Amino acid sequence: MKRKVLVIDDHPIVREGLAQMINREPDLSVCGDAADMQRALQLIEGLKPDVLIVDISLDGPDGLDLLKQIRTQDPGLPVLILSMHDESIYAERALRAGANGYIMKQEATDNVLDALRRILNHGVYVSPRIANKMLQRFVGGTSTDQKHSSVDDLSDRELEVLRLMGAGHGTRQIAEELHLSVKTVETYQAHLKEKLVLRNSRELVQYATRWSMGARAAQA
Amino acid sequence: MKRKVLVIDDHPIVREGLAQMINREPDLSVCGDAADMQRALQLIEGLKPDVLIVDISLDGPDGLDLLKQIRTQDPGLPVLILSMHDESIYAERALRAGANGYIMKQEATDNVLDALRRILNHGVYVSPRIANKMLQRFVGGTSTDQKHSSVDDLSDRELEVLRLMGAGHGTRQIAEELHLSVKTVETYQAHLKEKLVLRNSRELVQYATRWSMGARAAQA
DNA sequence: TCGCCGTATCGGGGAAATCCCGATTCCGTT
DNA sequence: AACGGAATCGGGATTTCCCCGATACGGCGA
Repeated sequence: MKRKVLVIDDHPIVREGLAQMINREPDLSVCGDAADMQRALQLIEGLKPDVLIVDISLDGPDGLDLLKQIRTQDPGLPVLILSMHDESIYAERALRAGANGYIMKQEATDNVLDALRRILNHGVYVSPRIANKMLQRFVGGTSTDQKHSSVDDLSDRELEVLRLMGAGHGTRQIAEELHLSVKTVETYQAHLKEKLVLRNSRELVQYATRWSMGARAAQA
Repeated sequence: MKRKVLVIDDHPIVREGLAQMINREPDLSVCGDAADMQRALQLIEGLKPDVLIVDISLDGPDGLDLLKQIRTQDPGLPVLILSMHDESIYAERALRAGANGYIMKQEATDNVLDALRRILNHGVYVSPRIANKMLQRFVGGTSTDQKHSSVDDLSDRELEVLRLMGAGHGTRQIAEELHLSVKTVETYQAHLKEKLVLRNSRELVQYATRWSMGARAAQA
């Protein structure tokens, strides 16, 4: 008995590719595909798939929106998020929003099948690199607190610096605005990078920018 | 006699999908695929394909670079550019750089085959929507060029640097990826700040982040 | 109570990036 | 032929980044 896979992606080429690949497998088969959220929700109702593959970069409403909607009306349905971005921010958000797996389009096709089977067996799939990052975050912390956002761990000063960075201010400027030494601001930036598991300051600016763009809501 | 197609895309899933689709056709067959520019150039030499499909959003140097390199050493080889997004900016640039066709991943798979055959017959393929846009620019001519985005004024290299900055890459990293001097990348960043009227590099990273988040419209 | 840990604040020093000054070459337009 | 823009790079001063610290304070558990 083949498990039914529903493919949701706004790129017909990718849909076709996934379909071909999945249908070649003995234990899987594509039961349908959709290019947008509305059609996706219809097909979930009608086709009762065993697992979903959702492109996070859907046109219009974000793939995460779809994910959340699915979670409210179909909490048990396993969902694999497919993304073209490397950025682990998305991975985190996806998993927090209830995804069972997160994979990038850069990864090998076999990994997709692997991920599918794993989450069909009630497991979780995350790309090794991203898994590493996320694990680093939880060493020492109890894994039981679910709704714990990384920004919650920031101290007041750190959050303030993050906010000013999100506003596009430079280090010297922030130091003046907060009446602090440049060195102090640097320390906070270092703490931010550590706590948010970012590699360089540019990624930190990115994070700050996204966060300041109404990401406060998206983090909940 | 099947025409040989070489697929260049850094997403294995997309490569697989295109291959399946093309090999199903009686008059076409995929003779190889590549995920990066170097391998692509090797395969062009070795396999002598009749036509290329190139993803414009390759890691590191983008598809336009590859296109330009191909054009210098193999001026007659037909190239179809494949893009993730609607960005008509890229379409124009691609055609100016010598592409024979430009198609989006949002388009139907049949259109890809249509485009392939058309450029194999020394024709040109552009998506209807983009063709419209480009034509309007000609007929409208002097009057309709009021809503040109500031990004339109950027040169190819500048846009490329902006893209990589939006991906969170540092200056040195970008220089290596594009095989350029750090100084050159700095020059482009300076040009970007000037053209986009930004004060410091942090604002530039912000801009790049927003822009890369599909916020091509959101240039507030 | 006493040590521990996190927070807030700063410094040194070297590596990297930024920021203004250039420069050359090439290529298309006028 | 002249001009300008694009692409490529350099020098040198300034700033930021980043990894090593440090000190002081305050809470919290042993």
